[in-house]
Amino acid sequence: MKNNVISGVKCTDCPIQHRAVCSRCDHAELMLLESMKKYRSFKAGEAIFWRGDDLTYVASVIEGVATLEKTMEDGRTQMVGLLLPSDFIGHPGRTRIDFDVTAASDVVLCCFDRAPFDQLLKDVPHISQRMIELAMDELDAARDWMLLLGRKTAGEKIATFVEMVVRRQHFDRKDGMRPDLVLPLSRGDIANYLGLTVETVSRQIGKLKSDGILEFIDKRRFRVIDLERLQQATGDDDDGGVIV
Amino acid sequence: MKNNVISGVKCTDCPIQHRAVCSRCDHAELMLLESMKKYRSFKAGEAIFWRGDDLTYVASVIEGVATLEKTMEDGRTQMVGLLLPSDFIGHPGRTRIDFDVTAASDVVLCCFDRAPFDQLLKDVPHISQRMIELAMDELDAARDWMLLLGRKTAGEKIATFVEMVVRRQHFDRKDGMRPDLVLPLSRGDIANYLGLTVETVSRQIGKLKSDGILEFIDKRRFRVIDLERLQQATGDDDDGGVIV
DNA sequence: CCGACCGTTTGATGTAGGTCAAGTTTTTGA
DNA sequence: TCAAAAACTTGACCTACATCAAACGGTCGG
Repeated sequence: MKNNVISGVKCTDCPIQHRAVCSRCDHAELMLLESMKKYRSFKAGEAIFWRGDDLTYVASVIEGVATLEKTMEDGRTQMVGLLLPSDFIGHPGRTRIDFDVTAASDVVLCCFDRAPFDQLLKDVPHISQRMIELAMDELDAARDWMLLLGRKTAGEKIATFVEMVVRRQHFDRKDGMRPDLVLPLSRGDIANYLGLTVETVSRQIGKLKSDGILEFIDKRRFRVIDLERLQQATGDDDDGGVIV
Repeated sequence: MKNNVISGVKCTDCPIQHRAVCSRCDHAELMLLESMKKYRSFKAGEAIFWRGDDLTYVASVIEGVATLEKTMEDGRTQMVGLLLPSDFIGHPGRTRIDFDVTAASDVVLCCFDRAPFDQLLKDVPHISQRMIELAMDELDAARDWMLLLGRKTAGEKIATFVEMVVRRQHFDRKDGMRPDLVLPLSRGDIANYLGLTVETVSRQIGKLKSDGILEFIDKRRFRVIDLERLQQATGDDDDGGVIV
């Protein structure tokens, strides 16, 4: 999310993926990736990888939302990662994963077979560099998430989640209008993200609504009425954070 | 913690640090590190880095325990990292940190000034490789920790923590005797690790004692009476996990 | 050797959020 | 187009853990 340098290069077909893999690639390397890529689609709810699977390919999310989840023997589950478009699956040196990867909505991935991709990483150091940056961003995110899970109240958790969604979707139209924002997850998935139950999520979203902080078009689509109060409700230090 | 390949090389002075930085370094590179290192000591409770600090040096923990903590404006804090001997502070490409690093006990660090260390990483690819492995291990640990914070009960949290301590300290004496194990953190720090309060930690440790799972020599030193039941109490899938 | 202090334990009580149980709305699919 | 299923909301109740309060060692400085 940081260092979001977008080069002036025009990507031929799937710009997002290349931005994710490498924010400063020149045309030659783009072509190299182009020739390797292969799309895969998953329907909502479908498994992308199971815990323990070999990662036969790495992938960039093009469309939709995928989740990383851990499950206890008795069925309790906790989301431990959320993949939105431009996010990447597959880490340096990791060929197995210890969590399930699931499509939370219909998902399109841009995939690269492991072996040639690993070779590419060896040959093109700055792509490898970019992969490490992505992994470090994930570690930072995981730590914020731990604070949320360990110490925040239900209200703060919801506010933090919504604020994160707003931040990731924040963009201004040319005409100055703000488009409606959309929650990328179902109530159940949000609960799973925040370590809560569906009922609590529902109630707390209701509270944001009745407090006049959010306004809902339908269950998924909403608008922010009072951004300042939303941010206050997160409980975070408001040192801003760069908008991406 | 994984890939714990210890080379046959005899380290001259501080073996642990070299194992942490590089598990397969040969003598020449060892000497290179030797010439760069510089010890720093911290007393229990002392700050090692503050949130927002520039990392002027990276470091390997030689003795003692350090913690990474996040704090909310109102003072609530959550531990987001625990550094035991052989753990490393400083990540590829990260020169600032977004959490406080504190000495939980008296700590000795083996430090390397940032600039020359970064140069070393450029020159010696497999040390850089090792750094990435360490970071990936941390990410894996963070995800297990998230499951713990989000979904485990107080009892499961404590059991998981104790089991982790047992695993990290597990080693057999030549005479076959098991040495006493020692909790590396105070009750307060354990609470902070697990997203609980001191009182709850105290009560749950008391429960492990009265259930005949643990036996205490004093508040810190203990022995495991029933490892199997301890592991069951963690709620984790018992697919073992390699002992380090 | 003693008193202040800190870390810990223990008990009594309060409450945020979980659980259980209906409803209601939205989506699906035939 | 309509019925069945899934997703979401709402309410009543319950419990695990937090909070508040007090007491109990250890340890450290004088």
